[in-house]
Amino acid sequence: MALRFYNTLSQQVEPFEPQDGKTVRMYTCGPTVYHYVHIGNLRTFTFQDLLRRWLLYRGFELQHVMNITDVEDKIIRKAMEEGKTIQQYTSQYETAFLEDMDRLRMQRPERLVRATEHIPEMVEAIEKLAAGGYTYTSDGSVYYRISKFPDYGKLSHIDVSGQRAGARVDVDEYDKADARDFVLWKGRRDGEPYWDSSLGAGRPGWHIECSAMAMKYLGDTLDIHAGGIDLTFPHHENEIAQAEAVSGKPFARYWLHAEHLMVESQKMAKSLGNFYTLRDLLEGGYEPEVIRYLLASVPYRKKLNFTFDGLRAAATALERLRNYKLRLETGKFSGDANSAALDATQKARAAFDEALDDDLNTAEALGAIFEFVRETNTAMDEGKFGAGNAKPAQELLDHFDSIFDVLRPKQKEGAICDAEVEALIAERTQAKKTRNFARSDEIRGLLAGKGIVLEDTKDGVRWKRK
RNA sequence: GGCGCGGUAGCCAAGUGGUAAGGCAGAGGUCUGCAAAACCUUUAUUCGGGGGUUCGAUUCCCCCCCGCGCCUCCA
Repeated sequence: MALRFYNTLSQQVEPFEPQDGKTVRMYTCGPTVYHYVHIGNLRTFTFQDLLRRWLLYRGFELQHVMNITDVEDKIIRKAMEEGKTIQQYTSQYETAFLEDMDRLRMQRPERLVRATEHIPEMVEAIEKLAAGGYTYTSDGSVYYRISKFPDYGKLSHIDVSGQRAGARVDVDEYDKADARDFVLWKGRRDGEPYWDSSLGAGRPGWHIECSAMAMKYLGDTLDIHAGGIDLTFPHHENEIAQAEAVSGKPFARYWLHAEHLMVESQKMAKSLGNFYTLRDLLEGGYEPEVIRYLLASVPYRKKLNFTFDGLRAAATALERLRNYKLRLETGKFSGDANSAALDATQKARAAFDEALDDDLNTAEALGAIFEFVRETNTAMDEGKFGAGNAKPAQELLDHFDSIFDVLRPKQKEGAICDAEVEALIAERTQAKKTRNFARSDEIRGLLAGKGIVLEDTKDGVRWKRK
């Protein structure tokens, strides 16, 4: 079956095809840069990265835009507390975010766009909404009048008619005519950053940035809009209300939402002391690739229960795959391709692709890979894996890694170089020939101290960095 | 209360109207100077509970129990 995704809009799995059949226009909600992103954020971004890669593998061209929210209540408050401008305050976290992306091997979207660099676009969108009668002004702020947009609620499947005006406390501290309404433009307040505009001095509301930037770079109708599940309402619902009121066209064809990550079965929260950033985990000695593997291994629509046991299990599982890769690269295989091993490889490849086509079922895709690894390992043990089997196997592994991107660990700084390792291995081999096991073990220990693991195999010594 | 997601072996987790992938952990074994790596066997007569439909349900329907999320700015 062809590529398909679960669409929040229809609440069904639907075949996917970009509107022009060729280029996927995708917008994903990026971070609000008021702190380091946490592993829950990274789970969502990992999903977006897998999505990117799979779309590219499937032959589509990709125009992927990710926003960076760099003006927002919390940012303003924090920046003011620290006596910084919001740019000074956010730039450190934006840089940190990009570093985190790199460490987790996330590809950069075609465009990363900052909210503060698109104020005119947002003002223009709000003006259009105003012209259409979708807005009202109260106390210097501009609001979206939800009652003007009959489709409101179609994404989150929430019936807003039951929510009465004024039923809830106005946490925004701005006056609204209806509790359901949301702010498009916040009037200037003392001490806060603001922009002068035809709407008056002020700053944009959160939701308008995504609608305005998405439409600017991707057109009125996106193919895919993705983000965390908690953004479904109200953020994405509001984006739809804004964009569709402006353009009169559907805003996005497919809405994909990643489920949350839990920590030890609990919601991650600073108050629970289970709030982790990537930095926290790296300081704990966990490899970024292991973290990526763990985040990628649970299908995106399922809650991911993050535990340190799980992280250790991921490390072991990943090591198994890397051992296999090493065996494939260093093993001496001879003879023609064994047909059973070839079948196993082809079968795994088909199963892997089919699993990812099926709404990015990464768990099933991994299952196919591990099965392939076991079957071909057995074949190697039994001498039923010929030289002709190595290439297809290698290609499958490369294919896997072009999506998961976890097999090649980053070389550590100051590590012993290959030549030195090889020289010591040669000496050890000599020592073994003369049955000088004391020296042989000494060299093994020496290398182990430098993070090098030796394995004696029938084809010679195999070594790896750990 | 409304909307949504989920409850599958010790843990993580896939899955289908026809009788349970895969990973981790555990136990035993093969191999081995040692150490690894790898492989084999073993670990769910059963898929939260109870009804129903069916020749047959973990998979469809109904009810119940439990966990979690959203319901105004949290990925």
